[in-house]
Amino acid sequence: MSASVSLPPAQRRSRGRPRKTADERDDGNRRQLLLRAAAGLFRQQGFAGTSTRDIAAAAGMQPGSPFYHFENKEALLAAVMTEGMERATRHQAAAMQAAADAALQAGRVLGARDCLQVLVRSHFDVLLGPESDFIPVMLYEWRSISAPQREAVNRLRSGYEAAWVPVLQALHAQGALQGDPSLARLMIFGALNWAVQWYDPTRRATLDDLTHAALQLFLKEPA
Amino acid sequence: MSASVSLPPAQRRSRGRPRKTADERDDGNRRQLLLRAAAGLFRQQGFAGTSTRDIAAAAGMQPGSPFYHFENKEALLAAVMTEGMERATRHQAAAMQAAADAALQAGRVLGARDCLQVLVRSHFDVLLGPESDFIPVMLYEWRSISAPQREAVNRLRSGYEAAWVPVLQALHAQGALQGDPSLARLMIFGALNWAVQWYDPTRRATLDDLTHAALQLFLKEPA
DNA sequence: CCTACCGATCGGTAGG
DNA sequence: CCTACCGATCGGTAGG
Repeated sequence: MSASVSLPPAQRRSRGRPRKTADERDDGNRRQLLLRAAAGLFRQQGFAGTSTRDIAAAAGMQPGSPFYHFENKEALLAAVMTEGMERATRHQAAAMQAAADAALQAGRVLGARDCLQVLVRSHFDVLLGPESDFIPVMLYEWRSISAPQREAVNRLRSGYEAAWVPVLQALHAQGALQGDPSLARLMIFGALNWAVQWYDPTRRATLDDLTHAALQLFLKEPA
Repeated sequence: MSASVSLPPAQRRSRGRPRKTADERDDGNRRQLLLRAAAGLFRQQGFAGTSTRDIAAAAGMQPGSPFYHFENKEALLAAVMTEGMERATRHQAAAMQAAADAALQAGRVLGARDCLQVLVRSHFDVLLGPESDFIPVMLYEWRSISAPQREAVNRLRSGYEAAWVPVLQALHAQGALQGDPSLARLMIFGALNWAVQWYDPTRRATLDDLTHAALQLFLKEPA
């Protein structure tokens, strides 16, 4: 089972390529462990309020070890944010695909209202569901990363939001959404993202309840 | 003009009462200067990301001087928050009073829609207008104060939000607002508060534009 | 990835 | 309110 014997030359040569920078490396699952620990602590205490020693300890490492995986503290924050956005985008795409498939099976088409419901519900999932520290950190700590890193995160964010634009425009066209759709989008995201501040999963409201309430609030009655 | 000669005994005796604690004192306007400087820096850089030296420098003082006015850094943050909430509550009450007076002058009554418009516009004022650092700091740094201080701020916040409750209930009763009014209130505050993250006063949208867009988004057509 | 460490910065205080 | 200062903590690194 020795790879060094059975690998073809092309792959063998790739072992000699320049080493990845510290924040791209992935030795086992230690990097993921650090990311999860950082996400949780950054969410609880904020970026400036969390020391790299806190993060190391939460990941079961020694104080200097995070810097083996990440160039500096800021790169760790940026990695939490990009990881969060990538998860959110994948989750959203999967949810839309699943809804479209289910509609097809049932011989229906997916209306704009259905699309918005799927988008809102999927958004609540990544915002308030299990493993949901990454997106809140991105939402509330973006001022702590440098401009170039912020731009990279913003590109991911634009991709995520792009799925909403045609849905809101369609709803506007059919009279279910009043006013400029792009102002409406900003306010809708605000209403949803704010739930991070008050939602208590131990209370009676479920994510489906929140989704229903949001659609009731934003959309006009069908004509 | 010597007060020590003309003051009656009762007031003279009051000079001997226990000294106010440091964070209640008000020597000239230095305390206000510190509060403003702290609000601006806390908003820009966050609580943990701002040093008391930064604040002192912004107020034109030496590094140790803030501690003459405030017991510690946390008390300074709490003072920014309570100051912000008191201003916001006063501003809101004045706006409602002015609208009611104007309606009376014109021989009309103030409907629930009018009330909501006044509340939303007043909220945008304290959130996005001039001197608007205090409320964003309260919204986004509340996790940085201790539980007892947080409770004091929350009492002020409840008072502020209390004005919204009957208005939203009335709108719900007349069919202009769908769904549970208290969930709607949380989402509406989210939509408005989120504007802190994206509103650019140099762009074309005015606070009146935002107010109009918000009412369009939340309210159903009049029956 | 750990050990041992450095320089810088921070909140806060004594004493005037 | 300033001067001078302390102990603690922090981000980060060398060397293995």
